[in-house]
Amino acid sequence: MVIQRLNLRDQVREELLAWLADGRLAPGQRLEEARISQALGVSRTPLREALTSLAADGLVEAVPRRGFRVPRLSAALVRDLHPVIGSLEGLALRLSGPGARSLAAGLDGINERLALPHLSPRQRADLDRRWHEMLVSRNPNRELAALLERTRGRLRPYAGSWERSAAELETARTEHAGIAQLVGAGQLDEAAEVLLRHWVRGVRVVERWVQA
Amino acid sequence: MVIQRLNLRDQVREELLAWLADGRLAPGQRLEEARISQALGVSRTPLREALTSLAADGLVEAVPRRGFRVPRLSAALVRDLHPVIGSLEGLALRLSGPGARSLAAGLDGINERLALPHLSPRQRADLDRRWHEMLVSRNPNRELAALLERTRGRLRPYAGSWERSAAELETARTEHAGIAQLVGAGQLDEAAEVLLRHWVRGVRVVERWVQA
DNA sequence: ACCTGGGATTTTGTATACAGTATCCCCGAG
DNA sequence: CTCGGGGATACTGTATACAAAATCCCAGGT
Repeated sequence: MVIQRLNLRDQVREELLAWLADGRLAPGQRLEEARISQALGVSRTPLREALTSLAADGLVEAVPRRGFRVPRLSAALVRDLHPVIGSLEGLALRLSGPGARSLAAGLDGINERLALPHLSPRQRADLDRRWHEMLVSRNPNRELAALLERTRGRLRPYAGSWERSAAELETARTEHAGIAQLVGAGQLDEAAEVLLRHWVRGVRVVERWVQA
Repeated sequence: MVIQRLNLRDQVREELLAWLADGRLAPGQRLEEARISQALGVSRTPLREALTSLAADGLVEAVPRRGFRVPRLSAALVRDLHPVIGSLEGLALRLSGPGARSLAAGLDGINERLALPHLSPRQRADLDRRWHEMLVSRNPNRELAALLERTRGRLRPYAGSWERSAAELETARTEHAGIAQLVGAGQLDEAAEVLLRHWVRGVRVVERWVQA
């Protein structure tokens, strides 16, 4: 039997995360507490606590006397977060130990599917997310895993940037393949270094998409 | 004129952070909302929002139907967080650019003072914190800086571990000096690598202290 | 002495009430 | 037609109320 989570605060938080993920809450949007609490069938108290917790994670922002908003898209945020995530994923990879070598096959499998022609940007973003999740799946450091998930979550509003040119897609796939090869060879330090550069290079693509 | 921060939630959060820093809230302690809100002269609503926000940052923990507690000391947390902080500080250093070379003198200055004989553990912990803050002070990445500060804040309850032997203190100072020298020489990649090992080695000292 | 049980008390989680501020809308002046 | 002012309205931030669960305390039994 599953432990029932009694807390409305945490349930509301999960629901809002889903709303952020599927775009029901769009960047720049104002979060009217009365409307949302009615839609969820709870009072404003647990809703505000959930929003406070999301604000601490940077997923929404609190403006004094103006309530909560979904942060607007920001090229500066992408510029700052990409190297952070790259560095954390690199650490996770280096902590994975020799077992990481067996990941290479699965990584290549996902990377193949990224090339399928008929995929939507959202599907591509999802495959990319799964590729990176698999890359760090052998990391035993729980705090690092939690931090990575929370930090990567802040980039979810930028998933639309996977609407990219064939050339850009091919560049990403080539880099993925190179990293997977290093992982398969057990050269985790080198893989981590390439991974960091992969994330830093990705800044440009997302930046261009943010403009449009 | 300073912009007045109207939010009780944020003011309470700051106050609780101070209470955590100076030990008025000790690890394992239960946080009774009525008592604290009375002491602060506010109602439970903004207090609970502040606690919710601290819980999202890992500085307190929320147990369903049992309110909020200060997390107990945990060797596992130190084991996990040290490499994360080491990696993030390493990134911050590598992003600092050539201007980082001028930091070496200041770093050595703080490192000297760590050797003074009559310091309390808290004073030593404070000097160490300032050494690491100076090390990353040229980093232009705001998100990285914020993440570092929040993550390092989770280790504040372990500051007592600076009650350490002369030999352990000397080891830390030697490592500091080595890092400062690499920074002064502009070898930031190498400095970052040594820095990560410095943090990982520090796990042992804190672990021993946590047992006692 | 220690454990057990059950009722009184405290405490949390959630809903609701209320004051003060921001927002909106419309009207009049330029 | 555009801009600015002022009042009505809506919304946030905080306090308070209340139900349900956890904790405490003490009597009774082993």
